[in-house]
Amino acid sequence: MREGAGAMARTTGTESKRPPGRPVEFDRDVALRAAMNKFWKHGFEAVSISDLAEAMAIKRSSFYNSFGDRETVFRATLEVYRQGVPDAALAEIRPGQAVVPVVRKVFRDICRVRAADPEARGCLIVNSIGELVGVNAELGEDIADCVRGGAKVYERLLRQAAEQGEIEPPKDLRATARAFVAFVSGVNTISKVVRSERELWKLCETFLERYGFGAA
Amino acid sequence: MREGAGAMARTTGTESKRPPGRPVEFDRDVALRAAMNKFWKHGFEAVSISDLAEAMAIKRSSFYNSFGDRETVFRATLEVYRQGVPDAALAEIRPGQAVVPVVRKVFRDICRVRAADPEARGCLIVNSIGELVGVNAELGEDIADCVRGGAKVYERLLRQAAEQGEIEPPKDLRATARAFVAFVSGVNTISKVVRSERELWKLCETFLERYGFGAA
DNA sequence: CCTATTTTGTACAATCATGAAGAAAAGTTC
DNA sequence: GAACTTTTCTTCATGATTGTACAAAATAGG
Repeated sequence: MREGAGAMARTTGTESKRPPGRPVEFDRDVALRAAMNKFWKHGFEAVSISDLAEAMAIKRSSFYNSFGDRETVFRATLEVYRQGVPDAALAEIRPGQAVVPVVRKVFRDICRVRAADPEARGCLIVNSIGELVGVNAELGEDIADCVRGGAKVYERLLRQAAEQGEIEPPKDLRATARAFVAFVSGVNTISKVVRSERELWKLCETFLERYGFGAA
Repeated sequence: MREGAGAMARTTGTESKRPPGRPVEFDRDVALRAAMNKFWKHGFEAVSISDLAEAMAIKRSSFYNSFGDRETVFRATLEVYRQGVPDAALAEIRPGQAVVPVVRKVFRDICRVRAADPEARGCLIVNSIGELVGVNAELGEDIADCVRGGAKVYERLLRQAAEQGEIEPPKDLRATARAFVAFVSGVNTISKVVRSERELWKLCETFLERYGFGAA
């Protein structure tokens, strides 16, 4: 089994020579991505450890050795997922930068990405709220943190947009931010039923306009 | 095992004497409700047939005999669930009747019911969209039909409200209706994280106001 | 009372998931 | 090359789930 570039990433500081012992043969990122796709399609509970190992193209023994349990992998896949999600752009908006165009673009990206998925898997995080929050204590809290984090981001952006004169200042900032989170969750959910990007976008536009995020 | 009022319900016409053979010992409605609660809490895939039979307080043999498989029970529990859902009131609105107050009440009921659930199970249908649509062909279509039906109801109500002068006529009726569906889905999802009825209601009010459904 | 019919209870075989244990393999360091 | 460390491969025992099969129980009709 030849293996070119092993996973060289270590959180510990500098260079980090290869550690002693037999080197890991699989690419951690590739494996995690495969696991993510499994969870994304079928949900956490529906994927057994055997399923996971098979999807990741490793033996169960390697799975136990490298990850330990399903929840650990799931948590890791969540990290991978979050980095690729369309909403991620929102957290990058800096003070002074226009908010409305970016939010509109994020909404459009969501519609595009969700409609483009031939398997109609929706959003892993939103799906996981439904499945895990309130059921699985640890994972549920992880997911809930994502939601609360999203609300914080929207709250900050709404404040910034209002200060910059892009929108009328909302009466209740926190509630409005949560309404955005709820709506985006809903769009991701509905995207499993409404499969057309244009139809999805039309529905988003009604929302954006009503909240002062209409087209310039 | 004494058993008082057996399930006398038969879709076949008139009286229907008791059929030949040993009578069923369990109450179908009670059993279905128990199954519904299992599915509601854990999701479809996470509930095994053994789990189901135990929750329904019947033997597996009775389960197979009376229902056949998990999907059949799930479909039946969906029916039970839909009859108790807060949104059901929307379909009862008649022409001439004021729309806005009923919609507002439904939203308030959703917030109340979802916050009052100590297990934070959210909405069975919304949870099932995430889990089943696009994965389980048959059940997924059933759930998708619920969503499409909901959109139809909102579309009709928006038209009626506009005609009755309660709201400004929306530019795109269908898209607006779908935005309502998306938002309500989102509220049900978010209700698993935001556990306060008042906070939920505040978030709904921003939405209702923006769409012309504000308080009189 | 006897037969027909249906539900219920129990038992069984097959499959699968799980976690652990140990041998073999592939490296590093000295 | 010997010792050490870690991963990979294989095997095993255990338990859960499933679907089926069949006897026992409960009721209706004659």
